Amino acid sequence: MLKEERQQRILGEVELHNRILLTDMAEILDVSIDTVRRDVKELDAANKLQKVHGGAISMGFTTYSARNNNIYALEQKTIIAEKAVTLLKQGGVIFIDGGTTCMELARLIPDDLELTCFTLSLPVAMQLLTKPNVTVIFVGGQISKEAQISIGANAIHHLSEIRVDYSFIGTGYVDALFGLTEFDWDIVQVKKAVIKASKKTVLLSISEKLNSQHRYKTCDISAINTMITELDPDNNLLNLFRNYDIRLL
Amino acid sequence: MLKEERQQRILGEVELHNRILLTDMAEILDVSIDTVRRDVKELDAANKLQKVHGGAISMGFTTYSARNNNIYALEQKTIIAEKAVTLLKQGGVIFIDGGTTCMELARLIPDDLELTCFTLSLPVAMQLLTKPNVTVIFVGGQISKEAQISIGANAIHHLSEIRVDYSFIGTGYVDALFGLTEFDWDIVQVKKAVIKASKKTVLLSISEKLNSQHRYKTCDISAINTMITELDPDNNLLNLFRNYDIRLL
DNA sequence: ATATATTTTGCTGTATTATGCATTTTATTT
DNA sequence: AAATAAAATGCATAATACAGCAAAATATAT
Repeated sequence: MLKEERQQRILGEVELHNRILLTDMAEILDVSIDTVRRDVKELDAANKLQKVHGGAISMGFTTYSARNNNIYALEQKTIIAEKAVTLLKQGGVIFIDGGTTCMELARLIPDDLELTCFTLSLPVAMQLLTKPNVTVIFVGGQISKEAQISIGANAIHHLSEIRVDYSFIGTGYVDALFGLTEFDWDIVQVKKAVIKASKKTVLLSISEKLNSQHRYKTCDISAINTMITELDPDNNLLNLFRNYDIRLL
Repeated sequence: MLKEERQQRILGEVELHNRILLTDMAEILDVSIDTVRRDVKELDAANKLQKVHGGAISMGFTTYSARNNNIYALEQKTIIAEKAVTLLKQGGVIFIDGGTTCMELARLIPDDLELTCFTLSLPVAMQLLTKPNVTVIFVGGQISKEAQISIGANAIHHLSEIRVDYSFIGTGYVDALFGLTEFDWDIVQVKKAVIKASKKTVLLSISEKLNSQHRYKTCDISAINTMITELDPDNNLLNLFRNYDIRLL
């Protein structure tokens, strides 16, 4: 048996039972306790579990499962998501877009908040399933391999049949003058449909994307009700956006 | 034997069993262990697999590890999935159900196979996204927290609008006399809709589920065209099913 | 076709890694 | 404090990795 394989099984047991004893694992895996000890030590060093006297305990559920730890600018995106969470209301009906920033928002939804969430994004939907009081409704359609979201006529048609209080969307590029733009035409089409299906639209974007543009246009800045960046709302970088009827957060 | 061919076989073994030992591969391929080692080294450099001491593990193994360890009767399910893969035809339009057995099927779809796959299952959809030549279409709806699949009127309605060549479904319980049954009423409703949307229905079930039943009925055995278990088709345990016009695999 | 590079492969000896055992040190319990 | 359990340490053994080399296979040039 390969070392990695063994360590995976140890991890699996830990995830399953929340705790293990080294002696048990040694017997299950049919290796010496020293080997198990060394494995657990490595896994602990890799933050996959927590080593304790005589065994190991799970780190908790969310740590390793769906969340990649190589998200670009995660710090900023977490700040944005935290601000976005404050807009959520008990019993609300919202839409959450795909992308890593929206993923953070989905992750940070409090356990006690009751919501109905629509989404086009497979990862976001998976994340939302961990929230006990969130009803998840996936807007079906053909799935884009890169973006992992529903695209195409079908998805757009389904969106035309719903109307949510708030939609939280990301964008590839945003500019005060040119509005929201994308690299991908299909994505633009569904984003348009999302905005149309929302009473209010909230844009989540890291400041790095400000004043950038691309080929296809999703909407004007004026179509956005609230824009959230990781910056302080008074920051000068946001000045260009103050000409519009848009709330900065 | 060509180097390329050999590397493909190594990769195939890794995909299938999640791990290989260099010594095993050397024997299987009838080359020296050094050659295998060098091949694996190249494949590792190309990010096709992960080389470890004594062998190699598949890329998905570590990252998406929730799958591997906690799946009950994985070996049997892999056998079933391998049989199911043989039914797939280039350019086919199929439906893949949720559940761990169907997940295995999704995982084992060859990279070069062109398919259009419908599914209700979020994990299956995620898995299918890794297949370069598979078009994934997700049938939207409210997502069941436990089963992680679309349920409800919406999903059923969408299913009524499609017709696939083959559907591959799992079931909670199966009995020659009572047919396919489930614990959950909502699940039964979508399963019915799936069967109605398929020209041919293939049931994937480990033999352990044979001759078991529960509260709600999905369909009679006669509604199934092919049943795949991990057993040999001639196995006596399948005798009761021979009274029906059903292909055993 | 022949001769010449280039690549691939297997073999050798040496370095590295993994594992289990014995012993000492440290932590936990009574 | 004594008894016990677990962890750390050092070491021996076996398996594996690696570098270098030569033979074989393949490709390329003349």
